[in-house]
Amino acid sequence: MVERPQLRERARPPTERECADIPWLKVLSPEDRADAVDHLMVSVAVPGDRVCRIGRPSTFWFGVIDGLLKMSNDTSDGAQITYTGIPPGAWFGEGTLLKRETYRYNIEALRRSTVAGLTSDTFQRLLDRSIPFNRFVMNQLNERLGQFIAAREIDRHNQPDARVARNLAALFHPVLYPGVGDLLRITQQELGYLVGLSRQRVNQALNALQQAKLIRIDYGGVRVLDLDRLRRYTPPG
DNA sequence: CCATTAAACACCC
DNA sequence: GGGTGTTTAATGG
Repeated sequence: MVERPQLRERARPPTERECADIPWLKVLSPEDRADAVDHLMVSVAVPGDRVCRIGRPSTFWFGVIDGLLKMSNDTSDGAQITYTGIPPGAWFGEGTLLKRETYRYNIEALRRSTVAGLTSDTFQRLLDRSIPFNRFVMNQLNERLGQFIAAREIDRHNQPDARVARNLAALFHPVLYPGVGDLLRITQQELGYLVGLSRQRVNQALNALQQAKLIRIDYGGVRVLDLDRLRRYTPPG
């Protein structure tokens, strides 16, 4: 799955438990589901590992079983543009697979992560056979479009607290990231990386959001209390 | 000025 | 050991 063999663990079939957390498996017929599981592989990526790289042919549809990835792009001057974090439950890369193109962004592990991959052939086969699968993919694309439109709005307001709030809310998206639930495992360091702020400033923002009773700061993570208001947060004043 | 951040430190899980 | 809270000095709009 991960194209570069820097893995701690070789790719292996998914466990029952892991399959239970893959949302689109539930919509498939028993036959299609069996076919899919047969062509699912799971591996572990350590921090810095690239799950996919720009320019590589698309060979898998990827899903995050556990951990945290980030989607980024390299600019001409060597800097990185981070687009979004990818938390547990996310499935991505379907756009590239649909167009049968090469990947247009890098996906890198921020922490030790368990990543699943469905072979491109099987992905295409499911598209041909299964209407529920098509519906799932279509819904996924639609929800993600909403995410990116929201991301543009985030960049407009450069109020740090609001940016942290909106970015957090995006990561708690229940459809795109069903594995997150109401407790997102993310360090303040990682969040700073994704939002583009320092660790202290993220901590300051989190405390403001906690004071507003929108989240609760947990050790090594954030618990959402009111997702709707978190999404709409504006700083007092 | 004021906000932000890097660096350094002391806790604590 | 790593994540977190905090202080201090440097930086930049």
